[in-house]
Amino acid sequence: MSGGVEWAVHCCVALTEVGRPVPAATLARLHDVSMSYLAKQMQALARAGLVRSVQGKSGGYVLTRAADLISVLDIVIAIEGPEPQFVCTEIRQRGPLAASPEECLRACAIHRTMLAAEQAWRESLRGVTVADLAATVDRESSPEVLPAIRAWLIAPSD
Amino acid sequence: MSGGVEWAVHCCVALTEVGRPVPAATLARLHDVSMSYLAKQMQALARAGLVRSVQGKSGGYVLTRAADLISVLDIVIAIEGPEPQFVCTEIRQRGPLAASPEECLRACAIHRTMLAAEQAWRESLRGVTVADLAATVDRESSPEVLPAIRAWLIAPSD
DNA sequence: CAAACTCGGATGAATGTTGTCCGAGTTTAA
DNA sequence: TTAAACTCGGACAACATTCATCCGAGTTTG
Repeated sequence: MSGGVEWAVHCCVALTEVGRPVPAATLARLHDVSMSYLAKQMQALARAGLVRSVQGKSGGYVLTRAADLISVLDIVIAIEGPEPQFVCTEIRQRGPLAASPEECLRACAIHRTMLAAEQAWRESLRGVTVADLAATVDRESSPEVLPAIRAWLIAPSD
Repeated sequence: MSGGVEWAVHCCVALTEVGRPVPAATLARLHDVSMSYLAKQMQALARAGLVRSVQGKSGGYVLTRAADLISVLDIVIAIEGPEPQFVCTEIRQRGPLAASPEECLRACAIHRTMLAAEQAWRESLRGVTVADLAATVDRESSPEVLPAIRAWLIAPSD
């Protein structure tokens, strides 16, 4: 899986704390990662409609909807793409004992097994929202952590 | 996900039908795929202990245990490796507001979310065995399909 | 004992991911 | 009005992983 997913999720959680546009450069410095490459991930989020990009002097990225309406699955799909990880090449239709196309109308047993597993994975990710993540972080760390992040994003001092 | 997983699972289902060693070249011709590359996948299955390689004139690959004791997850792990798809780089410990190492003893909320989803995926694959796949194929296709494969693997005519 | 057939690891091309850059557009302030 | 500064956006290389191939080591068989 693309490593940019981790960055994107962290950025969405951070954006939860502030209602103002935050530049990609600021998010990059917060996490100490490559600014140019994180911009690429944010563009993907914008294309997927999860964040809205604002140009100009005080521009940046803002969430387009409430954090409890954005699931982790939404972010993963935005970065990785909607196509499934397992692709069936229908090798049962090849070779000397190839199955007839009529018998291949339904997906084969192997394909269905992979699809079911991927569906379980997807459902698990769909059940967790960005709001859930922010709440968990707030619960498990010092109460002043999130406000500190919020203040830093508005006025970065580094 | 590596495309070789599909080939490996198909090969395991095919090996279910015959108790004799089957050369990689025969399996490759059955599915009309690259002989050299399928050999690589079979080597991975052998390293994982799912199949046993027999050398010499009438050698090949045989399953090491009953088909109902080999799960699809076993095959996926043998090909793809045991490491999880999502890797956490702990970016919460980097940047100007880095979390202290003491507070990072437990995995972060994002990491745990990804781990849980991957666990669901793994459990789904663990619940399906090669014997299940063979039974399903036998049920959903003509009854003479599997015997035909068995006969062809013993004496390939192509 | 030799010949033929098997697997096994080492070697190269193709594809996708990671990382970087500069131009188009917008807001702001003068 | 105008110009400057700051933002995003897509186009451009470097790296890693996957895909594909080849030939040598070892074993069985006649």
